[in-house]
Amino acid sequence: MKELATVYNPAEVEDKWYGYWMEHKLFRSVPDARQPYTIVIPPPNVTGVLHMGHMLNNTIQDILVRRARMLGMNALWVPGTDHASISTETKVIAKLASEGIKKTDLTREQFLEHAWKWTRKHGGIILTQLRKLGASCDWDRTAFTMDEARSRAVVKVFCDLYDKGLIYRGLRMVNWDPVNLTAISDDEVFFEQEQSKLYYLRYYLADDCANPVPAAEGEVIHTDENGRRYAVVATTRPETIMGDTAMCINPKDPKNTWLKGHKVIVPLVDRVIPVIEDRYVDIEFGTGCLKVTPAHDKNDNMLGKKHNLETIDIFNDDATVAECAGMYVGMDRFDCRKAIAEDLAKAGLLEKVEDYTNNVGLSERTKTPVEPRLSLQWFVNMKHFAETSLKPVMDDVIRFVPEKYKTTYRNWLENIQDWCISRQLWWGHRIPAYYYTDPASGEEKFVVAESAEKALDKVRALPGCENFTPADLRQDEGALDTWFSSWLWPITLFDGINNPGNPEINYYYPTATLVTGPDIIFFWVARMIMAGYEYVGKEPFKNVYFTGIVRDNLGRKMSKSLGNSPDPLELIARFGADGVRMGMMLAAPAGNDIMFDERLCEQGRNFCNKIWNAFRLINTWTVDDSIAMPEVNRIAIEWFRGRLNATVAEVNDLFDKFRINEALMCVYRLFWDEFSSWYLEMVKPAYGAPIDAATMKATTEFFDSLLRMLHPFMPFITEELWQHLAARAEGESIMYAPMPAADEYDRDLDSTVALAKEIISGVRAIRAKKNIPAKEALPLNVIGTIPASIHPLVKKLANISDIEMESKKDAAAATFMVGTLEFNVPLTSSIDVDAEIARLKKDIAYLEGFKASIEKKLSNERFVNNAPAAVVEAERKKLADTMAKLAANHASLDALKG
RNA sequence: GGGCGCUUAGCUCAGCUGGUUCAGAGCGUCUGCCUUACAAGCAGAGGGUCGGGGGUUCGAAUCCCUCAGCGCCCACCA
Repeated sequence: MKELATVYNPAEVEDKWYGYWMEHKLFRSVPDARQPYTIVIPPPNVTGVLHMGHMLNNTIQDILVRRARMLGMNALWVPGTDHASISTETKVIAKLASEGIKKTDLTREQFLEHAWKWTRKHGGIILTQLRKLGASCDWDRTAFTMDEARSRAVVKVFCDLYDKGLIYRGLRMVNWDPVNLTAISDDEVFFEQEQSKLYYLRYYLADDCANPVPAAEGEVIHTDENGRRYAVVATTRPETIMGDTAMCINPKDPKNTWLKGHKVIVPLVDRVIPVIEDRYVDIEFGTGCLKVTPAHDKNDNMLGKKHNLETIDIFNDDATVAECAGMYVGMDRFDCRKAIAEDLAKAGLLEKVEDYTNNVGLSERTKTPVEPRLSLQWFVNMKHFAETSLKPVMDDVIRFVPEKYKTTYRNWLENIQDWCISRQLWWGHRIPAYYYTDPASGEEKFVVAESAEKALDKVRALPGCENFTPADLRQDEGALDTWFSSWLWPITLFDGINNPGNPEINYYYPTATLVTGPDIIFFWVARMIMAGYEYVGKEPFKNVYFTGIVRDNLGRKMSKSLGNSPDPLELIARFGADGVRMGMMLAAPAGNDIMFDERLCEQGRNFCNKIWNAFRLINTWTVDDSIAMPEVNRIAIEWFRGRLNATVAEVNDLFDKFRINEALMCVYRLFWDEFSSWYLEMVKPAYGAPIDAATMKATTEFFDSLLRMLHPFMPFITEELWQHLAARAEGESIMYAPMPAADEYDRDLDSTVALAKEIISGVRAIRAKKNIPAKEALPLNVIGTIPASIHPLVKKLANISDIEMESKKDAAAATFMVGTLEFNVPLTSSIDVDAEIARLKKDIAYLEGFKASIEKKLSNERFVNNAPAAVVEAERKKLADTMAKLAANHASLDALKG
């Protein structure tokens, strides 16, 4: 066999094997008789780059897929990217801006051309990065949420839901992003605390009289130096006063009863507006007077509807002041705020200004404060979907891991709002609604159809429209929310919308497990469940594994601005893909945030090296057919077979519970501690000496099993070493080697060897304490007996020359205990009698205390009567053992004292 | 404001349908070793009254109450 370097070099093997897997199409899956195991990738943004969150997420998916493959299932992992409507459009706009091009200067077609160019340039970078990680995706199936097949499905679904009455167009308060000039859904808004000001404005009574009624008890009436009365309104947004159409008080507010039935004058604007009453107003806030701007606030809009108020939209799309405001026209809303504040102050209409902390809704993409705004948008009626999608999750038809997200899911569904799906963007699926002017009424009307041709057919069928030409129809300029295509992802990947009931959708759907972050449980997970039941009649996945957020070792979220996010590819270059994968997994219990630390990758790399060197050791052995298997090896092999089986069972159980990090830790310990530190040391021949054939065979098989167990976690190194274990045909791979199954094993042998290990450790501890070199053989006396079968084992690993059982205590020996058994190691050099006596006394004192506590418990009648018999029995045994240990210690003490 | 969750060794976490796998794991730390697979290693050893207080119980890290601190989600008050 060839010489191997003492250090594993991942760079040399990773690309080689990925190429091999690709060349032999080993990730490819087509339907067959086997049970399917499907994972669809949460499609990353097409122009995104790999970050640590992707690393975690995709490592988990790869582990699950590779394991399923080795368990004999037909495993398929479908990759793809998301067009990420708003995010990509923002990037393209920024890129164009850097070239001095404004979006508004371009036609739709020109803009889309730029966007496609951008997509082709950056698109899919992330997918090539995933290959570095070892992702075993079926790349032939790579999909894009805006490719031909997906687009057709999206349009079809839109039309279908419209026909079912589940999509409608309506004038609603939406969150308007004044930078991207589009509506965004509630879920795309995040709130941030902001230091702002609370402005107190004077609203003079419009209908004040010369001799007002004196203030009643509790009333707060403001009067200026001329005796004119006014109300004070506290607002954070004085720039919206041009849109004020009422002032509102709480009918139960004693401070403001005097305002009832009056009209007030909007400061600066001089418009006269009514004072309305509504319980909605918080009496405690500010002065209890609320200015009502139905066009620019959700709650005000609600009040407006209730009280039939006029709605004045004072902002343009870009949040500059509109013509209809009559003043400050063209000014940006925040400049306007400053200007108005100054002008109010000058006019004596600004009572005071206070510092105030409030929450501002920001657009997730542009970080601009959203402008609540009335606008005509398209909505999906969510009540319908909420009904079908709650139960399966509650009943674990779809299993959430961790379970706590079931509650989150339910809360959302029970308070669900209609989903605003239209965006005033160009990059995305264009809304298939076509507008025309109704010849009879002259009103604008629309039809919804899968294509312009079909739309025209529909319109021509209408009275008076028979002679319409394509030019008479105008397609909606808007695009659909990105999630309106993602929610179909598990279906459209198998063409289940365009071609329902086809063999692929029937075979691969429902998929097995979705691996994603809890941050998109509403955006995506919930909606896929809805779409799944609506269009396939079945859940889209059996399990949802929610990963945590990747944080740095200080617990901070990784972000570009903090610069605390390592470059995944650079990590792979330094530690190897296997090392990084392991580093991710070591820290990642489901649902918990993971504290990422480079040292975990280092641990992963070290483990690779350990595996590598274990192989190197086996690789140096030469087989001599003529040697019989030593007794030690026979025990070692039987024992390790047991450990292996026990671990396989444990790992299976942990995977069932999605405790993947713990499964990895099990295999890690099996390999490092049990196999390398114990087993290999047990069977290792003397340097240069040959090994018997049977031991070599067993060891190779063990190593093979270990590689298989490790392969899902560490695909590269396992493939690299696996090729050395046995001759194989071109195209064969550990990827398809069956995962070891859990067999029964000899549990008695397991505990016998456990005893041997403790004895060995005991001797080693004495060596360490007494500074006796490992090379110096020592005798071992047992005060009692141990199974003869483990004598060779103890002799070999503890370097014991001779074991004497039923031995007498030796005062000049170092002693240790395993359970109730005492062992003496006679020493040639004299021991420190005083130190030994002190140690024994300390042990005795501890044991006496322990004994006393058990006796107390056992003398407690209520304990003996109430506790289960087994527990009482265990306590009795504990007492007996403690007494035995005490006796042994006392005997040792006596011997020492001579 | 509503909901969920967390607090166990220096760090990251497991244990939590009460009782010998109850005080655990990995990493780190300390001591001794360059012992012919591996110093990215080997052998050995420290280390926690399970956030505080109270209760239930024969018995509490585990169940209940309470206080303190931390985190997340939802709603959003002008």
